[in-house]
Amino acid sequence: MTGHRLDNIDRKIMAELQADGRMTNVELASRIGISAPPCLRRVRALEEAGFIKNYHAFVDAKSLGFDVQVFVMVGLITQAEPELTTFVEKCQSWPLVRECHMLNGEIDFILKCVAPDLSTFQTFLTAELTAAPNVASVKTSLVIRVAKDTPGVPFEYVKELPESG
Amino acid sequence: MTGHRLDNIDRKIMAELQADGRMTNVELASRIGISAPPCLRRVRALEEAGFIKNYHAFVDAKSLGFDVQVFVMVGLITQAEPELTTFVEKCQSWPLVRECHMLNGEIDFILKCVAPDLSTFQTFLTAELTAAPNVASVKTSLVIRVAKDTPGVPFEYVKELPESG
DNA sequence: CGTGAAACCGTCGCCCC
DNA sequence: GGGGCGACGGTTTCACG
Repeated sequence: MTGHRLDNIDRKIMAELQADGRMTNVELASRIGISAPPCLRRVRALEEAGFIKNYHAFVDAKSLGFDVQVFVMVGLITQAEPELTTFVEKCQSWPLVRECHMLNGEIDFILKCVAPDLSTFQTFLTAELTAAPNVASVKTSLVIRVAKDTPGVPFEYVKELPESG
Repeated sequence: MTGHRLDNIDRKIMAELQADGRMTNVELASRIGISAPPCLRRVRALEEAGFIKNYHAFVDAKSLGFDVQVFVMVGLITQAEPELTTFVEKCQSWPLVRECHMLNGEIDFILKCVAPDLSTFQTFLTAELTAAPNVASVKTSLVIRVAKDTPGVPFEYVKELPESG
């Protein structure tokens, strides 16, 4: 997927589209400082190559009736690859689990779950997650307040390439 | 922000735009089953009302040179509101901190951090986070593998409204 | 909410560097 | 190789029924 190398223009495009994914191509091009056609060609190439994976609208969970957000720390009995894969596939099949990250240290996985209410989450927790094979320990932490939620990467840390001229 | 009530069409719009935020308005309208103008009016209204907060391109962190992703569990000395606010504002000022959630239970905050390399993260950890006022305990967990990363809410759990006719 | 019309945009071919 | 210019078709976005 990564045969290409990115130049500064590519990175600026991705920074802009991360900040506003619905920007029109002409506005994107004018912000970058090139004309529309090459800008669109680059965007398409970035999508094809997998550098841009998708575009998502960010919706307000509360307004849609999703009042419950929970982080779940999971420990497994064995961390051998087949068992890991089984657990990961389980997570992918649960719509309520939005993120699943494998970690180092004492806990093996952290899950971010979103549910419409506590009872839906508790049903999931007791009937699905804790009941899944190979799950040793489960610790949950309710989200009281979302203080910051900025998807993506910090483009502030991207170094400019030296001018090629 | 929520004076409006959402109907099924609004929810379908948000579900579609969460799945593909760059869909054209005509395609969106045809998927919903209405014509383009009222569809666009609804999208604009949802944006204005804050139900749709933003649109983001999902970029591949690895390709951009962000190899390090870390979950950080933070305990504070005091959880009084002024100290909480101070800590939250600190998090908002750190670009490396992408998410900051206040939790119940023994840990007070969980942060999701994204950094270009380990040394950048360690500098942040020692010079910024641990050095911040009111921070009592810091535990970090490196992300080994991202097994699932689905932003947004599970629209599978949204109940259809009864037909009004 | 739907129809029509006008302005804008995405997209392609070609030329240029 | 990549960027710019022009033109066509589709889309966005009005005003109106």
